[in-house]
Amino acid sequence: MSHFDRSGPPDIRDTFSLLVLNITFRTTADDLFPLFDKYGKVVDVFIPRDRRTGESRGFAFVRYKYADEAQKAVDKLEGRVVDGREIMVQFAKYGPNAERTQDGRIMESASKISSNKQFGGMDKDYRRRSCSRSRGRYERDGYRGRDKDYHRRSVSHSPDHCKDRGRGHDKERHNQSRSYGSPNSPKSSSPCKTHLRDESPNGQNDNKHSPTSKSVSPHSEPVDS
DNA sequence: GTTGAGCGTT
Repeated sequence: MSHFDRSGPPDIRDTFSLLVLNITFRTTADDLFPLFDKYGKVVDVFIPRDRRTGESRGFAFVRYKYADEAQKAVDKLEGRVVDGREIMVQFAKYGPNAERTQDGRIMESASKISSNKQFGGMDKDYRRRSCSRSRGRYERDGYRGRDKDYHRRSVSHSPDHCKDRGRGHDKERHNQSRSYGSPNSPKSSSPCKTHLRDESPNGQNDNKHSPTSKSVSPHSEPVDS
């Protein structure tokens, strides 16, 4: 019972999923399992990975068997430093089976234990930086080719206090060094002289397919014979 | 080799 990502959901009948956020990109399920298992019976630990690169996205799902243990783990592991990063443990709201009843409660998790008073005036005043500038590589690596319209998250909401945070100074594209191709031309003496191959020697491309060609119709002009 | 808001697979 070490590899969770190998088998799918074991049983989500009476299990509670905890969402672990702010974990390092190197943290794996095996690293979180012994950590969460110490506070309760962990049924399964799953970390959504990227389809393309296969790396963790930075958050994990810990499935507990009992809610009380899950709640305890949330209170204990919440704010715990893992791998040098403070993780955030909270009950998963959305999910594959996350059915929100009209009461506004999640029918899957946190619904049974929503009576806990710890969530009332919790001192978890995490601001989350409020700087959701970009999803990271999601918009610069490969997902940009997707047709899905990203909500953009209203970037123009208040990008004032979160504009110059990192990145240093962009300066300008110094050292662009746009030399002509490569500094060392292996074999091509002329940098541009590789085409000149197609084009029908007939002169015209293919006038036989051009319906507009009136000078090629074999029977278009009923000239006398 | 990177990034850092959020919500998941057989």
